Amino acid sequence: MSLSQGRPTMRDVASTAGVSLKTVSRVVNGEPGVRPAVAARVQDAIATLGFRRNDLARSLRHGRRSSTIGLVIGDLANPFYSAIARAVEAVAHRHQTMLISGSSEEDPDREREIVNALLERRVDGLIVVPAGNDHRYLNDEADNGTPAVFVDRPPGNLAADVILIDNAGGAVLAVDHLLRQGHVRIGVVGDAMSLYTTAQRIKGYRAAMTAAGHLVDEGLLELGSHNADAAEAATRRLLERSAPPTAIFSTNNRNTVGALRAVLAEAPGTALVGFDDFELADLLARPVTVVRHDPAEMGSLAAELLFRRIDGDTRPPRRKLIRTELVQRGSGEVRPPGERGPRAKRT
Amino acid sequence: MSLSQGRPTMRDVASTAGVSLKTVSRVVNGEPGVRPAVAARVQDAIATLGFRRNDLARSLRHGRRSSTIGLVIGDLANPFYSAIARAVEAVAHRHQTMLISGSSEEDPDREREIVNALLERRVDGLIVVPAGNDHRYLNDEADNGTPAVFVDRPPGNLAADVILIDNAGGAVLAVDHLLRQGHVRIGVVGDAMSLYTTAQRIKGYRAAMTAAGHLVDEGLLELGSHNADAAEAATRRLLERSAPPTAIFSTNNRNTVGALRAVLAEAPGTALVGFDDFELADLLARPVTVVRHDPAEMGSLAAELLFRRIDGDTRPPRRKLIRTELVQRGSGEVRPPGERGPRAKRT
DNA sequence: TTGAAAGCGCTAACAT
DNA sequence: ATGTTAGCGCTTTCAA
Repeated sequence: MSLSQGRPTMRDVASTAGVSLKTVSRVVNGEPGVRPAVAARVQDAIATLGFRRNDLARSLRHGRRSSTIGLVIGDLANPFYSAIARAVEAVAHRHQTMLISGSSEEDPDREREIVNALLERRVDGLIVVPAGNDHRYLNDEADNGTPAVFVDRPPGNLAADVILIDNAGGAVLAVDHLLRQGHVRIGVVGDAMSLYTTAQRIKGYRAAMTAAGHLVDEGLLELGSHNADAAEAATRRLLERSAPPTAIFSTNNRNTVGALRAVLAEAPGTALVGFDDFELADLLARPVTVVRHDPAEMGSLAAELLFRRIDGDTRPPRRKLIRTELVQRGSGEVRPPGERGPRAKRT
Repeated sequence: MSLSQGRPTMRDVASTAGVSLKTVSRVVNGEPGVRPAVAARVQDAIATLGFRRNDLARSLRHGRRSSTIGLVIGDLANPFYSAIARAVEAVAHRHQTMLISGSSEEDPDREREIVNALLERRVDGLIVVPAGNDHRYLNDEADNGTPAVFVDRPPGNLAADVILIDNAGGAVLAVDHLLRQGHVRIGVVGDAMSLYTTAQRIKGYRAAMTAAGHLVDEGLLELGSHNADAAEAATRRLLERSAPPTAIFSTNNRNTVGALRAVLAEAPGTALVGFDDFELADLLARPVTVVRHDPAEMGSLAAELLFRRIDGDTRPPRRKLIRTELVQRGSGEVRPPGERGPRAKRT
């Protein structure tokens, strides 16, 4: 009874147990029609050989379904993304599916490279936080049965499911709050306008200012900061103006951290409201008022939607909005210099 | 020329281009020996059909190497773990390998379930932050060519590579620092002793106390807190004692956050040093002195070691230690009440 | 209840 | 330079 080298296969188990290949397959997959005595012999052989079914071969033969899904995000170590990843993974686990993930580092080429690798590995579906803005290449895939759901930013040139934050609405929440404290010169610190989320949040800022009857001073917009250090420098530039802003709206968590450092160092009286909540925001030297939303909810919704597509749902693409709320912690509840008494009424 | 249904295969490309299967394979894999004209025809067919090589079939035939590795960690959303995951992913990417990850939620059964799924998917190797304490079942796997590297905690009953933090040494750093400020009643807030890292850090605490000539007051050890809320309650219990500690050593990041909340609320004069650094620790109301180490370094080292094993390195298992350092931010540089002047000298 | 044969999509080994 | 054949480890189909 010569067994093959290396890792044992069903054939090895079969010859060890003295049964046919198919009987082993039946036992391994819990199919009925095997006498208990025979099944026991097979189980013994499996145990002694240390056999483990090869899932690659299984899904090759069995066709559709590798029981894996792919996730493409910016950076697995960023809390915003890792919250999404964790939520996706939890849903996948419930569907007996494993998660393969890759960090695009916000690079469109890298994104496509990862998507390709995932598709070659025949994932059952994709969840993508897009870095690029052209996803036509995924059209064929949808036809071939590999659905994709987009998160945080919409796909380019492709009709697909997408989960978005209510970016403009959240920004209005923040700016309205500052306006109600009596602020008018409200500076903005944020990432590049080329990012969908930045653009939407700036849109909300403009809408709120305009609705309150204020002209937007373009000099108060300091955009393009990808990290906290750049945001800190940008905020300092704002605070060094001859007529500095009395309040600052930072458009994401990195920018909020940078803005906070600059404000604490340069002009502690400046009000600050940030988009995105983050851990320990309440324990900071200046507890930070933020526009909160739930990244985990985005991940869960995206994954649930994806599995519905995998299970054959062919209804038109859906767009879901994650709602936002204002969390007051102190940094946003600061009046402009010279104002006293109760909150100013808007006219 | 009837093409098969669904996703196009090499066979489909071959018949579309009017060449043989093998020629397509040559073009797809960039093998030499195909005339440019023919290659171009094949490329055209690939483009029009939207063909994508099936990596499952490829690695099935080609034997060894699925170009995936598996990662089992406690919780993908915990910054400590996500830093590891990111570092592992970066190294994997350099080796043209994708990362499949699963969260064990610190549950040994779940850990084993995930490891099984990964092994059935024929990952080339495993990186495990173990929740369980018996890994004999991985012995067969090592024989079958699937190496495993353990991170943060050693494997149970298995000789394998492992990357550990210098837990005891880091704890000594923290406690010595507090002793030098003149503290003697140093309380400890931490997770369960059943966790390897907690046990090692407590060992360091005891060693430092003993070396300084102090008896350890067992009543000052409040262990078993898995999260910040439990740690906060535990710290309050310490601070409510008739002779409360004048300093606290918290044995991980969750416990540090809880301890900080309790200290700020109950006894702001209490010194605090925590194990594990965390983001914004310097911007807190009370900037926290910590024992810092580099989780990303653990991930990188583990991944590099794993790929060496995958590439056939059969030297004896290695154990690597990640070094720690003390970062002074203020919370640990507080004298006990009643002491004045320069730092007390130890005798 | 059990088994033999065919084949999933690809690559290795050998023709031509 | 190109094609044919066999077979990776499994499941499906059909037969005994």
